[in-house]
Amino acid sequence: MPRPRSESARQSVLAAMRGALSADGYDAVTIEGLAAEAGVSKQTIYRWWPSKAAILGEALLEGELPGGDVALSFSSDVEADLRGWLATAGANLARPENVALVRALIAVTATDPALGTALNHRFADPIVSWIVARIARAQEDGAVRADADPVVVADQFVAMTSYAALTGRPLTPDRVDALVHHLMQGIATR
Amino acid sequence: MPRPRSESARQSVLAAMRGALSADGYDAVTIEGLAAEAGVSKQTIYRWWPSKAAILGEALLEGELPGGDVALSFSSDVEADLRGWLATAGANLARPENVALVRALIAVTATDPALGTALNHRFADPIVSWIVARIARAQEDGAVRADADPVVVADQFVAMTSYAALTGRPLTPDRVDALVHHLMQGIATR
Amino acid sequence: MPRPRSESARQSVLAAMRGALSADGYDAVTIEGLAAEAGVSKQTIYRWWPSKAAILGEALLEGELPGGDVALSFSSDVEADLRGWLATAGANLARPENVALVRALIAVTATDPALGTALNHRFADPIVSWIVARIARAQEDGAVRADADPVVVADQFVAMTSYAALTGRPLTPDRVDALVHHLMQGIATR
Amino acid sequence: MPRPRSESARQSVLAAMRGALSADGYDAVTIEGLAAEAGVSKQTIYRWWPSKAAILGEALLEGELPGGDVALSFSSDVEADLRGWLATAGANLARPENVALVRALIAVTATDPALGTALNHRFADPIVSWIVARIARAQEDGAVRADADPVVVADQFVAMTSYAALTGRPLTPDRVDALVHHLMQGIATR
DNA sequence: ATGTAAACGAGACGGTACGTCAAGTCTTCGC
DNA sequence: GCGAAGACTTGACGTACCGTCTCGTTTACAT
Repeated sequence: MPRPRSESARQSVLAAMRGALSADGYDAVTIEGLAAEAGVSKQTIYRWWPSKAAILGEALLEGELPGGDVALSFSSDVEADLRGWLATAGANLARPENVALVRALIAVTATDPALGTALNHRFADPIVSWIVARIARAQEDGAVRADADPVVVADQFVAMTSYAALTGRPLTPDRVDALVHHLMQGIATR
Repeated sequence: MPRPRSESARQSVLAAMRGALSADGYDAVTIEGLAAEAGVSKQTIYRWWPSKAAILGEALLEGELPGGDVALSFSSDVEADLRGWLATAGANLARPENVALVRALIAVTATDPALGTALNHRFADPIVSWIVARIARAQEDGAVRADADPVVVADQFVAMTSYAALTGRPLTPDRVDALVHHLMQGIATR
Repeated sequence: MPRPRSESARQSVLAAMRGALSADGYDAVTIEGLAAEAGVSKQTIYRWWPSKAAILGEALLEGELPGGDVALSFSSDVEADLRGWLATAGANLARPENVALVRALIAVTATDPALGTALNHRFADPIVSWIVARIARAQEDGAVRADADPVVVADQFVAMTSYAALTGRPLTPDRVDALVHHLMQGIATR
Repeated sequence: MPRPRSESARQSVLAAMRGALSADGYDAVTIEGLAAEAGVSKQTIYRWWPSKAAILGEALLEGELPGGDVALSFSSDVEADLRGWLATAGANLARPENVALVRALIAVTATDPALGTALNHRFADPIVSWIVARIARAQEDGAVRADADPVVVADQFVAMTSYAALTGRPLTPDRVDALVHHLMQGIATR
């Protein structure tokens, strides 16, 4: 019968976290700053989240993850499709808001492995699914060898994306072409 | 005529950093703790290093980087050599002291991109060199296609290694086999 | 037909205050603790009392005040009667439950003069009345000079009692004897 | 060999305490407020004082205690001298700054008996000494009976003063006259 | 051998943020 | 409409480190 949790307070905090993240970076985010920015008291934050990382986690899960919005349709050319995906992901990751998000994600992972792993799954799983599905289709079409393991290939894509984000080295069209070409060559029929 | 910088103080601090790193993780390291542990005054630390990250940097540069000691000789089988390298690197990264080091490296990178990038180069460059050299030799031997770009392949190896370290997913022999096989298939002659 | 104020809630709160007082001291008493201890909600307390001091006040007014239960009968010897009263009061004040009560009383007085003064009157008035009556009787008997002001003497008794309670210095039989003897000498006939 | 404690910081804190005391009362004094008012960091306060009460103690010990400045010279009339002292003490205690000080003193005593007792001694001892000395002189002069105990009388003065301060009832000339007259009558020769 | 100037330990200082506690107010629901 | 439960804002608590600033003391080198 008590008063129910305030949804608006919750949203304000998550929004403040997203804002602070791109403004200052994860390390510089402060619970007190969040509270002030969100117009919420510190106590309300501590009542619902055990740590800064937990807020980040919820903010990421709630929001749109960069790369997660892979709604690209399948064309008849696997390599072109994957090239398209990697180029899009690379462009997304280069956008400032997302740079901050991914850096934060990496920072928590290096700091709180358990939460980090969970978030990384949330980030990587849809990507892997899409790539695996695309390659499976290519196997049906006969463009990719039947004995290739789609998951191994998908992992490479995710690893490349993550490493590019970490080091900040941009995925230029040239690199995208070379990478995808190399990875596909390993599984193409003939 | 002034008194010269104390090398022993410097070494104590770097050792304290390495110790604290594996004991508590980078985030939990404090300058005061370092000073106490090293038996050195805070001021001495601030006199010589501008930040915690800088100490980490020097500690990493001074110490043995895991994976950097790849002095494997070339056999006649490229794929076996690369499999050997990746297996060794994976085993190294799984050792506790090194987990802490790599996590710290990732944490600084996500926090201080400039320093992080420099350190990442120190970490990645020898690996890339070795892999590029091995593949170049394989091209001479005719085992790898002449038009393949060794750097692209080397990048994949580094990215995979880094991503495995970040997520903590171990590089099991099975995965190593599958990965190397796939990556080599893309460049093997016919 | 509103629900009437719950007398049992009221009693629980006052009892909790008395309990907490002797257990932890006035300063350490908290409204939340009181509410929890009394099995009552905070709001219920705030609905009926404006402050912690007010609850203390009601608890004191409701309960037995130490020293207030002076129902000693008059003997033929004024000095012996007063000695008896002061000894009893001193003994009462030394009992642990009462130490807490008196300390609390003094603390509110120093903090909330208005309430404190009211409570002090509740505490002092019966004492003053009794002493004044006893001395008046002695004046009728001719044991005390007619021109002495009984109120001035009564004030001394109360002041001594209060000061002893404040400083915690016990009223030993020796001190009681000396004090009463001195005070009576000032008003005894010749 | 470190930097020595800053005397100016110490003084600022004590001054801030004295100021806040008369402005708001002891209970309302806040360590943070003190720090802000004194232009000192909270940590500096916590480094040197374990509690608010300890600061009050030092502030009281350092400053002039009301009533402690009894430098009245002895005339040939004991009663007049004591009347003079009590009147002066009463007037002092009625001054606003001192009301706050004494209330604070009483509040700590009721809260932290050990410290309170120590402070009360600092407050009462010089008074007792002076009164005892004056009465001893009167005994030499033959104005006070040789078998009277000066300490018992001095205690009465202190108790009266303290009780008057606690209850806030002013020591008017009338009351002073009556009290001193009564107390002296008990020990005057004849 | 003696001056001297920087390095060093120690740690005080003004700060910022932490995570906790209680105060007093507000909101919901059951009786 | 009273009362429980408890979410909310507010503001102080005491702690941990930050980076800066004196302090004396030590020590290598240049006279």
